[in-house]
Amino acid sequence: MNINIPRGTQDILPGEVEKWQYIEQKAKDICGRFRYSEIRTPIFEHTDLFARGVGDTTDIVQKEMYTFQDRGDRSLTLRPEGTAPVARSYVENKMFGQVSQPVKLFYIGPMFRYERPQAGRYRQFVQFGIEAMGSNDPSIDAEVMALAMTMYQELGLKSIKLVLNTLGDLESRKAHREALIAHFKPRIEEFCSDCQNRLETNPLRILDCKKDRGHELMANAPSIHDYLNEESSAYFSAVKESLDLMGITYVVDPTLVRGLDYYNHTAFEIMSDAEGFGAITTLSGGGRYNGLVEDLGGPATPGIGFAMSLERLLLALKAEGVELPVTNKLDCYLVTMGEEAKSKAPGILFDLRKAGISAEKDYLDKKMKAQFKAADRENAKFVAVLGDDELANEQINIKDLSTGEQVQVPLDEAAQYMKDRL
RNA sequence: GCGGUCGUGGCGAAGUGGUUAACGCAUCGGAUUGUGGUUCCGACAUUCGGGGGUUCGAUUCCCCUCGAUCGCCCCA
Repeated sequence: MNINIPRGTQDILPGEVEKWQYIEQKAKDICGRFRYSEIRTPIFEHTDLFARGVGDTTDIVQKEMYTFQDRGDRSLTLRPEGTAPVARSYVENKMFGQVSQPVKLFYIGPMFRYERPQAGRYRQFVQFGIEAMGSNDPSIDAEVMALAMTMYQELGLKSIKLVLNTLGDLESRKAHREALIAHFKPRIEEFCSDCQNRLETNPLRILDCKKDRGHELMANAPSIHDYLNEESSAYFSAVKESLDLMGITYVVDPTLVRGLDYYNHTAFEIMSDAEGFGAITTLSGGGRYNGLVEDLGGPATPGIGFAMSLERLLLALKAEGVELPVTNKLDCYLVTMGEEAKSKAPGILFDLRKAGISAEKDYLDKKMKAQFKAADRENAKFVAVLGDDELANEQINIKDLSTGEQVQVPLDEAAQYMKDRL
């Protein structure tokens, strides 16, 4: 019997969870400003959705999916990414018929991939992502990247860079693909076994191979930029222009390839430069997927989006030493002395809480001194002391822990006294 | 799927083939019996991830296993 936490998953405990809440709130705030609305799709989908949407030849589908049969003998899969489900929902809910296009959506939630965990990689991880569907305007590509960069910048990250590329449209990709195959095929035996497989499945990825990076054929390999048709080229230029207008800096990397089949035209990643960051430097990735909605049975609909890992975001914040402004303030710790005061504590505490004050007391029958220590440890602004003397006069002592000042106020005015001074 | 490193109290962390397993933090109690953050004193691992082996004797050596962690592949 194994009842331990499964490999590659984590508990997020108090002390850490506040950071998550802060980040999630920031994401929602930014999405509000950029006019993206939240969508919540199921954690699992039919396996076919990912096989078709993400692509049969991708690593995700070939070896990383959490797939299971349910009692009705359906093959289901815990979602490995968010775009295919959103596209599915777009089709199923006929969002293509909505008055306001493009449809701009965001999501935050857990994704699942069966991989060996390492720094910045988990089997269950949380992605925040957006999708804009129904527009083929280059400015929305730029908007998506701008939103992602805004997220990092407003959280305080400095060492990040936007890496941009275009994969071209179908025609350009096809021409480039043929050129790549022609380029590598004669000497493919000199490459690693992965690359030999990639030659037929996805020759683009050979360019990305770290093992064969030094091979002489790499240096003069055909670049997508030489095979872009006029339309693709113009589109890429327009995207860059939009970014320039927004003052967003980027570097173009012709070898940047996305791992999923559905991408075309714009592809980008945001990476961390921070010292002490792990081997994985990609914070987020995204791109345009003009064929996806149609592949899933909807009308031809252009789309673009990105997703970021919150785990990697947290890692980057840590690597850069950024402290998020998270607080968990305790307004008042109620200290009691004696049995009678102790017996009155629940009512007084509840009254404080109803009055809008965060209040806590001892539940372990601690001595007064230990109660004060607890108040200190929890960083209480005030300590309210209730003993026999106060009880006799319907009073309570309010002590400000930072100044040491203490005043006695009528019991029924205690809440207001503290509220006025918080 | 493959490779490196590691696994000692709530946490961090020494340690050695030999019988009392350092120390620090945290916690609890006391000095200070109605007032905290400092200081001082005291308490806190029949046990060194689990199983097996070598040995008179293993936390220390060997094997297996589980787990963590980092890296490869690939990605978020």
